[in-house]
Amino acid sequence: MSVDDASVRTARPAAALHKGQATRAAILEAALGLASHMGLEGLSIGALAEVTQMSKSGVFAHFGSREELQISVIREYHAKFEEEVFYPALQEPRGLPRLRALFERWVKRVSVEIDSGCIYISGAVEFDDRPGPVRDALASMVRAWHSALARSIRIAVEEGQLKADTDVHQMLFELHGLILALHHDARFLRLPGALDR
Amino acid sequence: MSVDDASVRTARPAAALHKGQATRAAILEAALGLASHMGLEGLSIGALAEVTQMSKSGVFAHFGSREELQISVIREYHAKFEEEVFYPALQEPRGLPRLRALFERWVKRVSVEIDSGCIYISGAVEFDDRPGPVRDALASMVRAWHSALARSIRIAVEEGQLKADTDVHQMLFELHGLILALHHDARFLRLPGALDR
DNA sequence: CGCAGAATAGAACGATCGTTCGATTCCTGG
DNA sequence: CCAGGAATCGAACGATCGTTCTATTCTGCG
Repeated sequence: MSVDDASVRTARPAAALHKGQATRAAILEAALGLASHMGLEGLSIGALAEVTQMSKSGVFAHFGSREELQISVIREYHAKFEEEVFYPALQEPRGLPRLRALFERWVKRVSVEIDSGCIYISGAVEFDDRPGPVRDALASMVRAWHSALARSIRIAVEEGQLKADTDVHQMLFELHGLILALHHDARFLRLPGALDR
Repeated sequence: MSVDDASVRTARPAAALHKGQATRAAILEAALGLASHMGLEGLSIGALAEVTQMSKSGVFAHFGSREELQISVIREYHAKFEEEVFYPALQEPRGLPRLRALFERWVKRVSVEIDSGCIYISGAVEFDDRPGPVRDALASMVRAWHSALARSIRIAVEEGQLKADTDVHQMLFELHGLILALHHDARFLRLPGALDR
């Protein structure tokens, strides 16, 4: 039953051989696209098998359970998000410039996602009433991102680039609100309003 | 197939008798509670039958299809929302006071909904990629609410209570963002932050 | 009171879901 | 190159889904 799936997840000694890893990555990518459109709850193994041209059980074997699949998708999304939004912004000097870069890349990502969906946002709504490991995984990654943003805001205040009486958490709250409203208007109402702030 | 469901929906001549109407209302209320927790997509006729102590087909007969049930739930939510947020605020003098009342009642509603969920928000995420009558119904009601808010903002500007160069849509956008962020933080992350703005 | 029509129940349908299991194919390290 | 384990398949399971029928119960009007 409870296979030692930790060993599956952790990187193998060196190369990525074993080909199982490769198809697993391919499945995960397809799952990411599927979950972006249908949500994490709408992600079904049957549909995933059809997309990847595999059998249901073939897909299933890579994750051991639907829950584990969902968590893997979240981790994959998180990694992509970090890679496209977080790390590039680290090149900017700390403080306000970096904060601006973070926010702008975030906006850009949501804009690109107009027709692919942000898993952080859809997942937050889907799992706000569904305790469990999936929700925990999602929440911890959203929290990590938020605290990274908060850190950047705090530095900008300390460097004097933002007013000294700035409430860090309030500002984070408002920035997050702008993103959520952008996502809502662009994706649900389909009206162009990407020219904000 | 396509029953004349319009006649079902439109109000009967006078009284609410016929008892079918009564159970229909009871089902709808239970459905509202269920959809608040599980989302409109998670709302199943079987679960609804269990809650209302009826047979699946008994529940089903009142709506003719799951889609019609979902739309009815949306309409019910919209009516309740209008009743609790919109109409009471009309007693305030037009302009800024009314706008404040609208926003405060909106915030209060979302706060109360911490453990019941806002269907406008969850529905927007669930149906942002799912065209069809359900999405249309939801979108039109969200749009109605937004235009009511925009109207109130515009009046406040005309009355000189808000700066003359206020961008009405930008302000609406930001207010909406605050609500969405509040909903996200309170409901998903479960951290208390209802002391905003 | 009785009867028509509304309201509800009950059983069954095909589809899809996640999951299990045994057999089969593929790949790879020795 | 060959044995052995990893990878994949195919079929089947029980559960649940929305929906459709037919039959039964209830209810309000004449």
